[in-house]
Amino acid sequence: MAHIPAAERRDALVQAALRVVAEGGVGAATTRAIAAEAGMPLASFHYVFDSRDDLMAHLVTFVVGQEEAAILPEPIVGSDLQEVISAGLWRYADLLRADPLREQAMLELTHYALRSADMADLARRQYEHYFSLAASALTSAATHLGLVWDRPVDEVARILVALTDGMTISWLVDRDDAALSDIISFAAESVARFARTPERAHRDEDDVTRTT
Amino acid sequence: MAHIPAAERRDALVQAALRVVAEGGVGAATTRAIAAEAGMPLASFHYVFDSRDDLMAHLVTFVVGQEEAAILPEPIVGSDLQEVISAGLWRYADLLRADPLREQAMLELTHYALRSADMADLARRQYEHYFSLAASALTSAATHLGLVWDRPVDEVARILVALTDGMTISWLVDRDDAALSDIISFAAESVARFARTPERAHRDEDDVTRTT
DNA sequence: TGGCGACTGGGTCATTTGACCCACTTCCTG
DNA sequence: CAGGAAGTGGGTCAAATGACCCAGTCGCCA
Repeated sequence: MAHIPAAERRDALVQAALRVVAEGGVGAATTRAIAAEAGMPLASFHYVFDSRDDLMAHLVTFVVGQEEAAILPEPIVGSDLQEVISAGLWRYADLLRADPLREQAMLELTHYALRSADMADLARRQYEHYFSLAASALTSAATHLGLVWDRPVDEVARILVALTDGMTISWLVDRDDAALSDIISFAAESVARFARTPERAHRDEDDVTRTT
Repeated sequence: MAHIPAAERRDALVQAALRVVAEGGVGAATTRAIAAEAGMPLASFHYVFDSRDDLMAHLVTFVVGQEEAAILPEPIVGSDLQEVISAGLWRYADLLRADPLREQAMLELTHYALRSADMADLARRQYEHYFSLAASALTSAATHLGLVWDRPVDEVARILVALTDGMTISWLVDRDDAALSDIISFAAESVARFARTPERAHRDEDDVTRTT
């Protein structure tokens, strides 16, 4: 392990930390375990990071970027908004099923960040990031299909993120693929109801309760 | 601290543990911290519990019961299903806002349980509990209003739980009450759509796409 | 190409932590 | 009311952990 630039070690350590957290949870992410996972001596850790918390803060920042990279390149498929949303959620679901521990680690890191005053802001930014990601996806989907959103797109985005978190936890707990499918169907159908064609916008606003 | 029956100490320690987890997260729940919170010597801890994990397992079981006690006595209010669901979710939301750290602790405990092979089953049971809780609430609400569920009530219950988890995380991160309100409205409206009056069941199934 | 600063890695150190021991006290039962 | 079981609490121990040191090595730039 001869003379690797500090910047590279930073990255290597952060990625090793993510693997360790995924494998054994935040509690298992000791400085030694992380350094060992990265295959470098403990001293390199403290040469590059001030402390364990310093590394954890960088880790949270890192995973946000990862999430973005994995979700964003989302080609719009399907001619129906419900289909488009469903496809997007399935893309995430596949990611979740391919590497459950990684997504679990993500959630745990959010909780971890919320605990310390410094990092709480980091968690907030993490979710603002998710919201804006969802918002831009929803906007482009609607635009693509010539639709407009009934409610502010930020509001819809937030709901979509909440649905995603909920289905993630649910699936992590019991790994029930059928239930996952149900939730995705529900989410796609329910969220799609918030979009209309501009011409007849707000016409049949609430047709279920219409009694005339 | 003179001669208290072991059973009482068990309860006291479990409750102290919950306070410690709520305050500082699972990582802060050391045997010493818990014993100190309960105001008893460390030895009492090991007299009553085999190990820290033993206590944690009991803690998870305990919080499930707590959740049930807090949510179940839910009088049905409102003449509209959407209203009833909304009221139920607001009851939970008020609980969340009254003691955010407690709900955060709950989520963290779920993640913690999922990490160990023994406790993973405990987490599963915890969620099955939530599901059946939601299912019975949904069933009695529908019965009360003379409605029937379009989809299996277990499926709807699961979706409701996922929505609850999602909105919990979302609110814990940014404490945005307006957003919480939005999500509850969405959830109530969307979930209520799954119920119909038995007579005209399935009639206006998908009126949004109806073009005639 | 020589030197200096960046980087390495084997160790150390004080704390914290889970586990547990054992002599002592208290309460209940027979 | 005597005796033993149940309960108490001060103390100990080994292991793990975060932090860090420093002598030595490496590579880049003047």
